[in-house]
Amino acid sequence: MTTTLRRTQADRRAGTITALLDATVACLAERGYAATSTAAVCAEAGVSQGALFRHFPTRQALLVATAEHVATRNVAAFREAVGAGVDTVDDVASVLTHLRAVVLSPANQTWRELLVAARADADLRTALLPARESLQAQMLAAAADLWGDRLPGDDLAPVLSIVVNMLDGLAFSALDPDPAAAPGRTVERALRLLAEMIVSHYPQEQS
Amino acid sequence: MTTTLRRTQADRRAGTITALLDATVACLAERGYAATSTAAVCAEAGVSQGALFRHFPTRQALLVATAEHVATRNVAAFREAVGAGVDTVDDVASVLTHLRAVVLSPANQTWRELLVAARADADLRTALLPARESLQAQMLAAAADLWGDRLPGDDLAPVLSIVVNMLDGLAFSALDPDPAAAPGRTVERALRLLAEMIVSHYPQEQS
DNA sequence: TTAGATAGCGAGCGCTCGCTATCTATGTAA
DNA sequence: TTACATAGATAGCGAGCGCTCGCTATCTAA
Repeated sequence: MTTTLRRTQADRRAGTITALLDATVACLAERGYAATSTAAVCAEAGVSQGALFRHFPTRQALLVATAEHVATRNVAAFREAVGAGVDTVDDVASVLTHLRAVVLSPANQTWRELLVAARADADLRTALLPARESLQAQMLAAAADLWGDRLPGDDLAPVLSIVVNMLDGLAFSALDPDPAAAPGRTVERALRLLAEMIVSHYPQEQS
Repeated sequence: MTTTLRRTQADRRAGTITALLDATVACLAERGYAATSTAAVCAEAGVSQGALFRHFPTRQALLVATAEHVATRNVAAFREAVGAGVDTVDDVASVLTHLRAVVLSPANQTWRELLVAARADADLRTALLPARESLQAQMLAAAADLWGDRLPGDDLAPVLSIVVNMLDGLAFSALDPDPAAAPGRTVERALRLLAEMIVSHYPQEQS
Protein backbone atom coordinates (compact mmCIF):
# COMPACT_ATOMS: atom_id res chain seq x y z
CA MET A 1 0.00 0.00 0.00
CA THR A 2 3.02 2.22 0.34
CA THR A 3 3.40 4.45 -2.63
CA THR A 4 6.39 3.06 -4.44
CA LEU A 5 8.59 6.12 -4.65
CA ARG A 6 11.04 5.50 -7.42
CA ARG A 7 13.95 7.85 -7.10
CA THR A 8 16.58 8.18 -9.74
CA GLN A 9 20.19 7.77 -8.70
CA ALA A 10 20.83 11.46 -9.13
CA ASP A 11 17.91 12.19 -6.81
CA ARG A 12 19.23 9.88 -4.13
CA ARG A 13 22.68 11.37 -4.49
CA ALA A 14 21.50 14.96 -4.27
CA GLY A 15 19.22 14.15 -1.37
CA THR A 16 21.85 12.69 0.89
CA ILE A 17 24.38 15.36 -0.09
CA THR A 18 22.10 18.21 0.94
CA ALA A 19 21.13 16.26 4.05
CA LEU A 20 24.83 15.99 4.93
CA LEU A 21 25.47 19.68 4.24
CA ASP A 22 22.51 20.78 6.35
CA ALA A 23 23.54 18.41 9.12
CA THR A 24 27.05 19.84 9.04
CA VAL A 25 25.65 23.36 9.37
CA ALA A 26 23.56 22.29 12.33
CA CYS A 27 26.45 20.52 14.06
CA LEU A 28 28.88 23.38 13.50
CA ALA A 29 26.40 25.98 14.70
CA GLU A 30 25.34 24.24 17.89
CA ARG A 31 28.31 22.03 18.79
CA GLY A 32 31.34 23.75 17.33
CA TYR A 33 34.11 22.68 14.98
CA ALA A 34 35.83 20.09 17.15
CA ALA A 35 32.60 18.27 18.04
CA THR A 36 31.51 18.17 14.41
CA SER A 37 32.84 14.66 13.86
CA THR A 38 31.89 12.65 10.83
CA ALA A 39 29.92 10.36 13.12
CA ALA A 40 27.99 13.31 14.57
CA VAL A 41 27.17 14.67 11.12
CA CYS A 42 26.00 11.25 9.95
CA ALA A 43 23.81 10.82 13.01
CA GLU A 44 22.28 14.26 12.46
CA ALA A 45 21.69 13.53 8.79
CA GLY A 46 20.35 10.03 9.38
CA VAL A 47 23.01 8.51 7.14
CA SER A 48 25.85 6.07 7.60
CA GLN A 49 29.51 6.97 7.57
CA GLY A 50 30.02 4.97 4.41
CA ALA A 51 27.53 7.22 2.65
CA LEU A 52 29.38 10.32 3.79
CA PHE A 53 32.75 9.15 2.55
CA ARG A 54 31.28 8.07 -0.75
CA HIS A 55 30.44 11.67 -1.62
CA PHE A 56 33.18 13.54 0.26
CA PRO A 57 36.70 12.08 0.15
CA THR A 58 37.62 13.57 3.51
CA ARG A 59 36.19 15.46 6.44
CA GLN A 60 37.84 18.65 5.26
CA ALA A 61 36.19 18.33 1.85
CA LEU A 62 32.82 18.14 3.57
CA LEU A 63 33.59 21.23 5.62
CA VAL A 64 34.79 23.22 2.61
CA ALA A 65 31.68 22.25 0.67
CA THR A 66 29.60 23.37 3.64
CA ALA A 67 31.40 26.69 3.71
CA GLU A 68 30.62 27.35 0.07
CA HIS A 69 27.07 26.18 0.72
CA VAL A 70 26.46 28.76 3.46
CA ALA A 71 28.41 31.54 1.77
CA THR A 72 25.74 31.98 -0.87
CA ARG A 73 23.01 32.02 1.76
CA ASN A 74 24.92 34.57 3.78
CA VAL A 75 25.34 37.06 0.99
CA ALA A 76 21.67 36.69 0.10
CA ALA A 77 20.65 37.36 3.70
CA PHE A 78 22.99 40.33 3.77
CA ARG A 79 21.45 41.78 0.64
CA GLU A 80 17.99 41.42 2.07
CA ALA A 81 18.94 42.96 5.40
CA VAL A 82 20.43 46.07 3.84
CA GLY A 83 17.62 46.36 1.35
CA ALA A 84 15.77 48.92 3.43
CA GLY A 85 16.42 52.62 3.08
CA VAL A 86 19.28 54.34 4.85
CA ASP A 87 18.06 57.91 4.95
CA THR A 88 17.23 58.62 8.57
CA VAL A 89 18.89 57.48 11.74
CA ASP A 90 16.00 55.14 12.36
CA ASP A 91 16.58 53.58 8.96
CA VAL A 92 20.22 52.87 9.63
CA ALA A 93 19.47 51.61 13.13
CA SER A 94 16.89 49.25 11.72
CA VAL A 95 19.38 48.00 9.14
CA LEU A 96 21.94 47.38 11.87
CA THR A 97 19.42 45.45 13.96
CA HIS A 98 18.51 43.30 10.99
CA LEU A 99 22.17 42.77 10.18
CA ARG A 100 22.77 41.67 13.74
CA ALA A 101 20.06 39.05 13.42
CA VAL A 102 21.67 37.85 10.19
CA VAL A 103 25.07 37.62 11.81
CA LEU A 104 23.66 35.57 14.66
CA SER A 105 21.99 33.09 12.31
CA PRO A 106 23.22 29.48 12.14
CA ALA A 107 24.59 30.00 8.64
CA ASN A 108 26.79 32.84 9.81
CA GLN A 109 27.73 30.95 12.93
CA THR A 110 28.87 28.11 10.72
CA TRP A 111 30.95 30.43 8.60
CA ARG A 112 32.60 31.94 11.67
CA GLU A 113 33.36 28.54 13.13
CA LEU A 114 35.13 27.50 9.95
CA LEU A 115 37.07 30.76 9.80
CA VAL A 116 38.37 30.30 13.32
CA ALA A 117 39.37 26.72 12.60
CA ALA A 118 41.16 27.87 9.46
CA ARG A 119 43.44 30.07 11.51
CA ALA A 120 45.14 26.99 12.97
CA ASP A 121 44.88 24.77 9.87
CA ALA A 122 46.86 25.91 6.85
CA ASP A 123 45.21 23.45 4.49
CA LEU A 124 41.72 24.51 5.47
CA ARG A 125 42.80 28.14 5.22
CA THR A 126 43.91 27.86 1.61
CA ALA A 127 40.87 25.75 0.77
CA LEU A 128 38.57 28.45 2.11
CA LEU A 129 40.38 31.32 0.45
CA PRO A 130 38.38 31.51 -2.80
CA ALA A 131 35.07 31.38 -0.96
CA ARG A 132 36.31 34.08 1.37
CA GLU A 133 37.28 36.41 -1.42
CA SER A 134 34.07 35.77 -3.30
CA LEU A 135 31.98 36.48 -0.23
CA GLN A 136 33.81 39.70 0.50
CA ALA A 137 33.48 40.92 -3.07
CA GLN A 138 29.76 40.14 -3.17
CA MET A 139 29.13 41.90 0.11
CA LEU A 140 30.99 44.94 -1.10
CA ALA A 141 29.00 44.90 -4.31
CA ALA A 142 25.75 44.66 -2.37
CA ALA A 143 26.79 47.56 -0.19
CA ALA A 144 27.68 49.58 -3.25
CA ASP A 145 24.27 48.95 -4.74
CA LEU A 146 22.45 50.22 -1.69
CA TRP A 147 24.75 52.80 -0.13
CA GLY A 148 26.74 53.88 -3.14
CA ASP A 149 24.85 57.12 -3.65
CA ARG A 150 24.98 57.93 0.05
CA LEU A 151 28.70 57.97 0.78
CA PRO A 152 31.86 58.31 -1.34
CA GLY A 153 33.21 55.15 -2.91
CA ASP A 154 36.47 55.25 -1.01
CA ASP A 155 34.59 55.16 2.27
CA LEU A 156 32.41 52.23 1.36
CA ALA A 157 34.79 49.44 2.26
CA PRO A 158 35.95 51.05 5.52
CA VAL A 159 32.39 51.69 6.71
CA LEU A 160 31.43 48.15 5.80
CA SER A 161 34.47 46.95 7.71
CA ILE A 162 33.44 48.89 10.80
CA VAL A 163 29.90 47.58 10.74
CA VAL A 164 30.46 43.92 9.97
CA ASN A 165 33.54 43.58 12.13
CA MET A 166 31.71 45.07 15.07
CA LEU A 167 28.77 42.72 14.54
CA ASP A 168 31.13 39.77 14.19
CA GLY A 169 32.91 40.76 17.35
CA LEU A 170 29.57 40.93 19.11
CA ALA A 171 28.68 37.47 17.88
CA PHE A 172 31.96 36.07 19.13
CA SER A 173 31.59 37.56 22.58
CA ALA A 174 27.95 36.42 22.86
CA LEU A 175 28.71 32.98 24.25
CA ASP A 176 25.38 32.13 25.77
CA PRO A 177 23.30 30.01 23.42
CA ASP A 178 20.01 31.71 24.18
CA PRO A 179 19.98 35.14 22.54
CA ALA A 180 17.96 36.83 25.29
CA ALA A 181 20.75 36.51 27.84
CA ALA A 182 22.02 40.01 27.15
CA PRO A 183 23.37 41.62 30.30
CA GLY A 184 21.69 44.90 29.51
CA ARG A 185 20.69 47.18 26.75
CA THR A 186 24.22 48.33 25.98
CA VAL A 187 24.22 46.40 22.70
CA GLU A 188 21.10 48.17 21.53
CA ARG A 189 22.58 51.47 22.70
CA ALA A 190 25.80 50.74 20.83
CA LEU A 191 24.00 49.97 17.58
CA ARG A 192 21.88 53.12 17.91
CA LEU A 193 25.00 55.15 18.59
CA LEU A 194 26.78 53.72 15.58
CA ALA A 195 23.78 54.55 13.40
CA GLU A 196 23.80 58.14 14.65
CA MET A 197 27.51 58.47 13.99
CA ILE A 198 27.23 57.14 10.45
CA VAL A 199 24.27 59.31 9.51
CA SER A 200 25.74 62.48 10.97
CA HIS A 201 29.10 61.80 9.33
CA TYR A 202 27.46 61.46 5.92
CA PRO A 203 24.72 64.09 5.92
CA GLN A 204 21.82 63.57 3.57
CA GLU A 205 22.52 64.98 0.17
CA GLN A 206 19.95 67.10 -1.63
CA SER A 207 18.10 65.11 -4.23
CA MET B 1 82.22 22.56 38.31
CA THR B 2 78.55 23.18 37.86
CA THR B 3 77.27 25.68 40.33
CA THR B 4 75.01 23.74 42.63
CA LEU B 5 71.84 25.79 42.41
CA ARG B 6 69.75 24.84 45.37
CA ARG B 7 66.17 25.80 44.74
CA THR B 8 63.52 25.59 47.39
CA GLN B 9 60.49 23.46 46.65
CA ALA B 10 58.31 26.53 46.30
CA ASP B 11 60.73 27.92 43.72
CA ARG B 12 60.71 24.74 41.68
CA ARG B 13 56.93 24.62 41.87
CA ALA B 14 56.43 28.24 40.85
CA GLY B 15 59.00 27.89 38.09
CA THR B 16 57.36 25.00 36.33
CA ILE B 17 53.90 26.47 36.84
CA THR B 18 54.77 29.73 35.11
CA ALA B 19 56.64 27.78 32.45
CA LEU B 20 53.50 25.77 31.82
CA LEU B 21 51.28 28.86 31.73
CA ASP B 22 53.58 30.66 29.30
CA ALA B 23 53.83 27.54 27.16
CA THR B 24 50.05 27.28 27.09
CA VAL B 25 49.80 30.90 25.95
CA ALA B 26 52.29 30.23 23.17
CA CYS B 27 50.54 27.06 22.02
CA LEU B 28 47.09 28.64 22.05
CA ALA B 29 48.27 31.72 20.20
CA GLU B 30 50.15 29.99 17.42
CA ARG B 31 48.48 26.58 17.15
CA GLY B 32 44.93 27.08 18.35
CA TYR B 33 42.78 25.45 20.99
CA ALA B 34 42.47 21.97 19.51
CA ALA B 35 46.21 21.59 18.90
CA THR B 36 47.03 22.73 22.42
CA SER B 37 47.31 19.21 23.78
CA THR B 38 48.89 18.50 27.12
CA ALA B 39 51.78 16.87 25.29
CA ALA B 40 52.33 19.96 23.15
CA VAL B 41 52.29 22.25 26.18
CA CYS B 42 54.75 20.03 28.01
CA ALA B 43 57.09 19.93 25.03
CA GLU B 44 56.94 23.72 24.74
CA ALA B 45 57.59 24.14 28.45
CA GLY B 46 60.35 21.50 28.56
CA VAL B 47 58.50 19.52 31.20
CA SER B 48 56.99 16.06 31.38
CA GLN B 49 53.29 15.29 31.42
CA GLY B 50 53.56 13.99 34.96
CA ALA B 51 54.72 17.43 36.04
CA LEU B 52 51.76 19.08 34.37
CA PHE B 53 49.19 16.83 35.99
CA ARG B 54 50.82 17.28 39.37
CA HIS B 55 50.00 20.99 39.38
CA PHE B 56 46.81 21.01 37.29
CA PRO B 57 44.26 18.26 37.89
CA THR B 58 42.94 18.44 34.34
CA ARG B 59 43.55 20.07 30.99
CA GLN B 60 40.64 22.41 31.55
CA ALA B 61 42.10 23.58 34.85
CA LEU B 62 45.30 24.49 33.04
CA LEU B 63 43.37 26.42 30.43
CA VAL B 64 41.27 28.28 32.99
CA ALA B 65 44.39 29.21 34.95
CA THR B 66 45.94 30.45 31.71
CA ALA B 67 42.86 32.55 31.01
CA GLU B 68 43.10 34.25 34.38
CA HIS B 69 46.83 34.62 33.81
CA VAL B 70 46.41 36.56 30.57
CA ALA B 71 43.34 38.50 31.72
CA THR B 72 45.43 40.62 34.07
CA ARG B 73 47.99 41.27 31.35
CA ASN B 74 45.28 42.23 28.93
CA VAL B 75 43.68 44.83 31.13
CA ALA B 76 47.10 46.30 31.89
CA ALA B 77 47.91 46.55 28.19
CA PHE B 78 44.51 48.10 27.59
CA ARG B 79 45.09 50.74 30.26
CA GLU B 80 48.45 51.61 28.77
CA ALA B 81 47.09 51.82 25.23
CA VAL B 82 44.32 54.24 26.17
CA GLY B 83 46.58 56.26 28.39
CA ALA B 84 47.22 58.87 25.72
CA GLY B 85 45.01 61.87 25.29
CA VAL B 86 41.78 61.74 23.35
CA ASP B 87 41.30 65.37 22.40
CA THR B 88 41.93 65.55 18.67
CA VAL B 89 41.08 63.15 15.91
CA ASP B 90 44.74 62.23 15.67
CA ASP B 91 44.74 61.37 19.35
CA VAL B 92 41.80 59.01 19.02
CA ALA B 93 43.20 57.47 15.84
CA SER B 94 46.48 56.83 17.61
CA VAL B 95 44.68 55.22 20.52
CA LEU B 96 42.78 52.98 18.11
CA THR B 97 45.99 51.95 16.39
CA HIS B 98 47.61 51.08 19.69
CA LEU B 99 44.52 49.20 20.77
CA ARG B 100 44.63 47.21 17.56
CA ALA B 101 48.19 46.17 18.32
CA VAL B 102 47.12 45.12 21.80
CA VAL B 103 44.22 43.09 20.45
CA LEU B 104 46.55 41.29 18.04
CA SER B 105 49.01 40.37 20.79
CA PRO B 106 49.46 36.71 21.80
CA ALA B 107 47.82 37.33 25.16
CA ASN B 108 44.68 38.61 23.51
CA GLN B 109 44.80 35.86 20.91
CA THR B 110 44.90 33.36 23.75
CA TRP B 111 41.92 34.95 25.40
CA ARG B 112 39.93 34.89 22.17
CA GLU B 113 40.81 31.26 21.50
CA LEU B 114 39.49 30.27 24.92
CA LEU B 115 36.32 32.31 24.45
CA VAL B 116 35.55 30.58 21.18
CA ALA B 117 36.17 27.18 22.72
CA ALA B 118 33.90 28.09 25.61
CA ARG B 119 30.97 28.55 23.24
CA ALA B 120 30.90 24.81 22.57
CA ASP B 121 31.92 23.66 26.06
CA ALA B 122 29.47 24.46 28.83
CA ASP B 123 31.90 23.55 31.61
CA LEU B 124 34.62 25.78 30.26
CA ARG B 125 32.08 28.55 29.76
CA THR B 126 31.00 28.58 33.39
CA ALA B 127 34.60 28.25 34.54
CA LEU B 128 35.57 31.32 32.53
CA LEU B 129 32.60 33.41 33.62
CA PRO B 130 34.15 35.14 36.66
CA ALA B 131 37.28 36.06 34.73
CA ARG B 132 35.13 37.38 31.91
CA GLU B 133 33.08 39.60 34.18
CA SER B 134 36.15 40.83 36.01
CA LEU B 135 37.89 41.71 32.76
CA GLN B 136 34.90 43.58 31.44
CA ALA B 137 34.47 45.53 34.65
CA GLN B 138 38.14 46.49 34.74
CA MET B 139 38.13 47.61 31.12
CA LEU B 140 35.05 49.71 31.73
CA ALA B 141 36.71 51.25 34.78
CA ALA B 142 39.83 52.04 32.78
CA ALA B 143 37.75 53.64 30.07
CA ALA B 144 35.90 55.68 32.68
CA ASP B 145 39.18 56.94 34.10
CA LEU B 146 40.41 58.18 30.77
CA TRP B 147 37.32 59.11 28.81
CA GLY B 148 34.90 59.82 31.61
CA ASP B 149 35.15 63.60 31.29
CA ARG B 150 34.87 63.45 27.52
CA LEU B 151 31.54 61.68 27.00
CA PRO B 152 28.45 61.05 29.15
CA GLY B 153 28.54 58.04 31.43
CA ASP B 154 25.64 56.29 29.72
CA ASP B 155 27.53 56.33 26.44
CA LEU B 156 30.74 54.91 27.84
CA ALA B 157 29.87 51.24 27.68
CA PRO B 158 28.29 51.44 24.21
CA VAL B 159 31.26 53.31 22.74
CA LEU B 160 33.62 50.81 24.34
CA SER B 161 31.52 48.02 22.89
CA ILE B 162 31.74 49.50 19.41
CA VAL B 163 35.50 49.91 19.56
CA VAL B 164 36.57 46.63 21.12
CA ASN B 165 34.05 44.52 19.26
CA MET B 166 35.19 45.99 15.97
CA LEU B 167 38.82 45.33 16.83
CA ASP B 168 37.99 41.80 17.94
CA GLY B 169 36.11 41.21 14.73
CA LEU B 170 39.12 42.44 12.81
CA ALA B 171 41.37 40.07 14.72
CA PHE B 172 39.09 37.14 13.97
CA SER B 173 38.96 37.84 10.26
CA ALA B 174 42.73 38.37 10.05
CA LEU B 175 43.63 34.75 9.45
CA ASP B 176 47.07 35.15 7.99
CA PRO B 177 49.77 34.71 10.62
CA ASP B 178 52.02 37.46 9.37
CA PRO B 179 50.50 40.81 10.29
CA ALA B 180 51.66 42.62 7.15
CA ALA B 181 49.42 40.59 4.88
CA ALA B 182 46.71 43.23 4.89
CA PRO B 183 44.97 43.34 1.52
CA GLY B 184 45.02 47.10 1.48
CA ARG B 185 44.75 50.16 3.60
CA THR B 186 41.04 49.74 4.28
CA VAL B 187 41.71 48.77 7.88
CA GLU B 188 43.66 51.95 8.50
CA ARG B 189 40.96 53.93 6.72
CA ALA B 190 38.31 52.29 8.85
CA LEU B 191 40.09 53.11 12.09
CA ARG B 192 40.62 56.70 10.99
CA LEU B 193 36.97 56.97 10.04
CA LEU B 194 35.85 55.60 13.38
CA ALA B 195 38.06 58.10 15.16
CA GLU B 196 36.54 60.95 13.18
CA MET B 197 33.04 59.74 13.94
CA ILE B 198 33.69 59.48 17.66
CA VAL B 199 35.34 62.87 17.97
CA SER B 200 32.71 64.68 15.93
CA HIS B 201 29.93 62.98 17.85
CA TYR B 202 31.37 64.14 21.16
CA PRO B 203 32.68 67.64 20.48
CA GLN B 204 35.39 68.94 22.77
CA GLU B 205 33.95 70.65 25.80
CA GLN B 206 35.30 73.98 26.98
CA SER B 207 37.72 73.58 29.82
C1' DT C 1 16.05 -10.39 -18.14
C1' DT C 2 20.35 -9.70 -16.92
C1' DA C 3 24.95 -7.47 -16.19
C1' DG C 4 27.11 -3.56 -14.62
C1' DA C 5 27.28 0.78 -12.17
C1' DT C 6 26.11 3.52 -8.32
C1' DA C 7 24.35 4.35 -3.42
C1' DG C 8 24.41 3.08 1.20
C1' DC C 9 25.74 0.24 5.29
C1' DG C 10 28.53 -0.83 9.45
C1' DA C 11 32.39 -3.31 11.53
C1' DG C 12 36.93 -2.41 12.36
C1' DC C 13 41.93 -0.44 11.80
C1' DG C 14 45.48 2.78 13.11
C1' DC C 15 46.29 6.71 15.63
C1' DT C 16 46.09 10.51 19.06
C1' DC C 17 44.09 12.22 22.97
C1' DG C 18 43.57 13.16 28.20
C1' DC C 19 44.70 11.01 32.12
C1' DT C 20 46.65 7.46 35.67
C1' DA C 21 49.84 4.49 37.95
C1' DT C 22 54.38 3.77 39.22
C1' DC C 23 58.94 4.93 39.85
C1' DT C 24 63.09 8.08 40.78
C1' DA C 25 65.14 12.53 42.25
C1' DT C 26 65.31 16.30 45.27
C1' DG C 27 64.32 19.23 48.97
C1' DT C 28 62.85 19.35 54.26
C1' DA C 29 62.73 18.25 59.14
C1' DA C 30 63.85 15.15 63.20
C1' DT D 1 72.09 10.72 58.93
C1' DT D 2 67.51 9.08 58.68
C1' DA D 3 62.67 9.44 57.39
C1' DC D 4 59.33 11.68 54.98
C1' DA D 5 57.03 14.85 51.64
C1' DT D 6 57.07 16.91 47.37
C1' DA D 7 58.52 17.43 42.35
C1' DG D 8 59.20 15.34 38.11
C1' DA D 9 59.79 11.36 34.59
C1' DT D 10 58.11 7.29 32.09
C1' DA D 11 54.97 3.69 30.56
C1' DG D 12 50.67 2.64 29.49
C1' DC D 13 45.31 2.54 29.45
C1' DG D 14 40.75 3.37 27.45
C1' DA D 15 38.00 6.27 24.58
C1' DG D 16 37.20 8.67 20.42
C1' DC D 17 38.75 10.19 16.06
C1' DG D 18 39.05 9.93 10.62
C1' DC D 19 38.91 6.71 7.36
C1' DT D 20 38.81 1.91 4.81
C1' DC D 21 36.78 -2.16 3.16
C1' DG D 22 33.75 -5.80 2.08
C1' DC D 23 29.06 -6.24 1.63
C1' DT D 24 24.00 -5.46 0.21
C1' DA D 25 20.39 -2.64 -2.04
C1' DT D 26 18.87 -0.03 -5.78
C1' DC D 27 18.87 1.96 -10.29
C1' DT D 28 20.15 1.85 -15.39
C1' DA D 29 21.19 0.12 -19.89
C1' DA D 30 21.48 -3.51 -23.28
